[in-house]
Amino acid sequence: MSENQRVRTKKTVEERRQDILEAALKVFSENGYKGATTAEIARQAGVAEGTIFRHFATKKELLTAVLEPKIVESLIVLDQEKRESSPEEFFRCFLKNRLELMQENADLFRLMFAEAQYHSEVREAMFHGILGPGIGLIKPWFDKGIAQGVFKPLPFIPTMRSFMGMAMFYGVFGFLFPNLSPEKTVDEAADHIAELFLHGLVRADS
Amino acid sequence: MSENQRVRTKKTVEERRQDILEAALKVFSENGYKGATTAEIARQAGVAEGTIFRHFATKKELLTAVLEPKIVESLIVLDQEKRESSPEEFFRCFLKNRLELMQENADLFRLMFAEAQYHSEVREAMFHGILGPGIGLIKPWFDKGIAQGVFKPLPFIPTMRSFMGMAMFYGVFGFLFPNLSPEKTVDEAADHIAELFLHGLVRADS
DNA sequence: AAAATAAGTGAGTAATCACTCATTTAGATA
DNA sequence: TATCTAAATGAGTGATTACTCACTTATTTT
Repeated sequence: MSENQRVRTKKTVEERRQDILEAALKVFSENGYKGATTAEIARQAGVAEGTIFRHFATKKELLTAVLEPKIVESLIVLDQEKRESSPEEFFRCFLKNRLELMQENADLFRLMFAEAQYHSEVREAMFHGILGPGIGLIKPWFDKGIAQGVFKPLPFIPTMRSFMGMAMFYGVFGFLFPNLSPEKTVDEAADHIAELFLHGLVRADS
Repeated sequence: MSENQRVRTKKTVEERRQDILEAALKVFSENGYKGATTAEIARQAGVAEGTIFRHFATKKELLTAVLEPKIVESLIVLDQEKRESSPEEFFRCFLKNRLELMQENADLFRLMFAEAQYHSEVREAMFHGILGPGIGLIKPWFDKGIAQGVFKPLPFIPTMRSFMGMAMFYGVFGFLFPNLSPEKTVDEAADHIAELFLHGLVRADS
């Protein structure tokens, strides 16, 4: 009778919220938004199912709540690198920083890209939280490199799209085909991607 | 009483199968695998729900059936380009061909990448149907370029991963943020990606 | 200590969904 | 035309699920 007693630990509202968000990210990223059940999230968070709906009105609100904080957080780190002056050096720092962030939050990024296809809220969060600010940060660097004659005068958006593709796919590929992913460290990957993106596959002297 | 009469057109078994597969791809790619309902697929295919299960035992079998034919088809086109000799020229042809295929089957590729996260069957289909053969085709070209001294001796898998990232993301990005996608033609995009991948962003003479 | 407030609970609910099967229909065959 | 067969149908079913709400438990206030 007293078998299935939940031990009710005392936690602040904020701590409970975090427990739920943490569990939600795990369950969402393992099963997708539709494949995840609120019952399973509650189980993993160590709360009753009803508790979830005391903190988040709907399942969808829980999804956006999972994505938003990390999206915002992802911007803060950037400003520190602004001081670097050489366009090439700036890029290497920036790339390494981005890859680390994506490595640490691989679950979240995979979830974000999968669900962006189906939920306009997610697309808008990506646009306003990542793409927009990211462009604002990197466009001046790009223009400066062209003005200095260091970069080719390539169109900005397509170039950034290629860059994002390389960076994003690093994380996705590693998850989908771990046995095909030889690199041990993020640094190795960053060096390799930077070399390709800046100087290409073809040898300079050929 | 005779209001909701379905007009039963005479079709071969294969035609019905194709109708269902076509509708399934549409509904799956709009809502994701879990978000799609067999009722909606039946509606869009113009058949009764039960008919679906006469052609496919389960919903999941329908998913794999949607993905497989296109995966196989995607390989056939490749062999034709083998004749090209210059490594650079081969790459441009190959890339253009891949981008066209992805443009034509954008729904399918987006679905495939989203669902690969959650279904090992999809991952395996991707691996055996796309990645494996793709590697078998392009590895000799890559090695030859290095042997000729045209390419840098970069590691193969990470280089291909970057290439795939650029190519895949072209389609995904265009879907997620159409207003940010300036290119009108696949050719333009192919030229741009080829330039970046082969020669990089930095000017050769700088 | 009693009362009031806040947070948590989990059985219950209505809706949804993949899948079944007894029946109907269309076309081939005799 | 009558009979047979395979394909198609769609109402029905059991399982699942997001969400509710009457109630319990813990904390704060009086």
